Amino acid sequence: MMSYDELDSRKMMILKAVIDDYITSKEPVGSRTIAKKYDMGLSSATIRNEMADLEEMGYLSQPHTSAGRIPSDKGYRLYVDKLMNPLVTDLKPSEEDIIEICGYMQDKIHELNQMVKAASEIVSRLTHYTAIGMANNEIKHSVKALQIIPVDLRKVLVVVVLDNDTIKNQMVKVEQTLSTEELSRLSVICSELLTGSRADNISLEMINEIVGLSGVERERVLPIVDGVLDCIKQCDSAEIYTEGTANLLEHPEFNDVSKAKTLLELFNNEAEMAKLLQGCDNAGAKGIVVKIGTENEITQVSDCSVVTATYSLNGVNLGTIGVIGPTRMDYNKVISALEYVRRRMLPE
Amino acid sequence: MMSYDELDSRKMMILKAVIDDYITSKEPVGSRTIAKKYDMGLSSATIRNEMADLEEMGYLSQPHTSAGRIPSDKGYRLYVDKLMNPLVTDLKPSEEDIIEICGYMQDKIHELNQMVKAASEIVSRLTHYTAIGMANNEIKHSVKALQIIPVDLRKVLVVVVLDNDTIKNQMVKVEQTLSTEELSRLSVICSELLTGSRADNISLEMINEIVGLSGVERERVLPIVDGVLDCIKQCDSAEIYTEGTANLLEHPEFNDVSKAKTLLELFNNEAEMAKLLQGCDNAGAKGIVVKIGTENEITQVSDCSVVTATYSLNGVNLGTIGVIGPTRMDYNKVISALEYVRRRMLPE
DNA sequence: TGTTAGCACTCAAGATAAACGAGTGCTAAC
DNA sequence: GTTAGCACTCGTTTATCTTGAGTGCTAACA
Repeated sequence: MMSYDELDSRKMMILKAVIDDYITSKEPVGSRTIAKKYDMGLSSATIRNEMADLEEMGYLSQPHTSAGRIPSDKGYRLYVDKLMNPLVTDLKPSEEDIIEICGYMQDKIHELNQMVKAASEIVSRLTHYTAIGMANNEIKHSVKALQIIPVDLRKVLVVVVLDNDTIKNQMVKVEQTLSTEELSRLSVICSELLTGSRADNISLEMINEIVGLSGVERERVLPIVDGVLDCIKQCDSAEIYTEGTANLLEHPEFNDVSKAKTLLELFNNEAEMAKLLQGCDNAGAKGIVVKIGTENEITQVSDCSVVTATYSLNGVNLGTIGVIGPTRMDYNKVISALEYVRRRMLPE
Repeated sequence: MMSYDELDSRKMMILKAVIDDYITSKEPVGSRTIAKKYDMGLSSATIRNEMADLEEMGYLSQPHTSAGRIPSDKGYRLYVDKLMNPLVTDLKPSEEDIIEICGYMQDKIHELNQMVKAASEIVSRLTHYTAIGMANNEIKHSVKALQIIPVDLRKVLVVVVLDNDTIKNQMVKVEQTLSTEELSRLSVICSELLTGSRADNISLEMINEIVGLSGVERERVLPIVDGVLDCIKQCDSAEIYTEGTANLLEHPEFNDVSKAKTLLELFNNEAEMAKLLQGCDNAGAKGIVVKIGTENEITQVSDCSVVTATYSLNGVNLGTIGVIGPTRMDYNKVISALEYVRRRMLPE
């Protein structure tokens, strides 16, 4: 953790004013603006000197000689860590939003993925940025329920529920059909032997045991057992929900079409998106991590900030929701929204 | 069906040349260009006269006085119906595409939704436009398999497979737990009574019968039975896959950010997207429908064309895949791609 | 009568230049 | 240490000019 002792309180105050102003005005901010708008009993010249200092120290930068200052990543970092206004905890979503949210909140949503998707959508609405949701898959979850269902002569369906309430299913094509009795026996056997196991935890012996207990010829059960294992393994590839992609285009920093395109493509790349969220596991005090600009490992977002919140219940990590926007984002609003969702979605 | 007798073959030839050229060059095309590039033994002046006629008849228009001509919706219509080159049936996807496609085509994909999603992605890659896929939900499908699975003390999972191989599942919260035996009996009863039914086809009597046969107190089974019905009903709300949204920004007609935003928002609106695909049910000879510009009912796409293909197997409508792009799209390429996917995905 | 060469005309797009103004750094006075 | 004042910078805006692709029209031609 770096210290900011090099800055006296006046410099801090000025830096905060500059960033606050830039976040709302979207324009480089000059000394005179600060002097006028924020009554700190200083002339523009004084502020000018301070701003020159701040630039030299790397907290601000100038797009060109005769322009105002804009914050650097370092500046934002200090802002987020120390300067930002206290969170607005009474964030008031619009009427329409409330209706929408209530719709989702009906207790129909027991399934984690659904909940994550709904939460992401809410966050994106509240913030007007793009939100990404991912149910936790870092901790390997174990099987809570498992069933094999006959569908038709050539197909069976494997359904697995994990202990974090995600559901996976997989259709398996079978060459040689099994009788209903054989199948239901197999289902019970699999369920008994595999419940509690994790994907990385299933040994060859277990498989052999299942095949043996099933009382069916090896070549007839094996495809199905394979399907079951596939289905369990599949659970490691989390689904990712990206909501509010259109919001990107609201912000002037993405008026450049090629920039917007790069990001849109990133949004459609699940693997990269997962990386983006996973870089943020060592969550801070509140489980919220802010990555500013080049602090992100993915180069496409080096002029974006990513704010992620990790949600857990009873010590179990449920998932992560992230917000992605320009470095000039309203950090306060974003963090408030993520906190709002935490309060709203998770029982105390 | 309107007739185009008003056009002699020379006008047709010129119209075709103009549209062909415009589709590739993206620029309004002038008489001189046509005279030079397409050797039709006519001077630019003659072509100029013909183009003036074509404009008067509404097949072409001019962005401004001293510019070349661009096709109108009416022009595109005639082009698609009569003038367009025969399909390129030997469409050769790139090496990378082939690998990708083979990956999808592994016989893992038995589930319809997955297949539709994969097909949409392929189409979007082949065409560089945005593709939309939707498994058919217009014909109500009937239940092919159904099972109720205990998950934990307070939750059961309902899984339904329809006769078009879509899978739906729904988690149901129960207040008063049922024993495993009760649950499996209920599962069998539901399965026996509901298999073959459609969502709009389930009567109150059937529900009462299920409750009666279950041998469990009404208030304990009813939530679960409700969950089952919900799950079946849910099948009517088809999932829609939109692939290649980023491709939008490749085309100069969407350089205008606000236009792009409008479309991106549309893409995230499942209800509207479904409407877009459903307007195209009275499929033509090959099951492919082209809607040009204002022919679409949705105003946001009045400067786009939508090409949809309906796929069926053994007379059963499986689903629809659509491509959306500027009216100046490469209709030939798009239709070829949709046909390609038909050949590739559907066994003969 | 249909085709073509020629020419004046139009108009978007690009280039050039001037005026503007927001903002700076520096200096000197307070 | 603070501030008023001033010269300077440089992106933005506005106006003006030039260019060139393309047209419509007319008159001559086959």
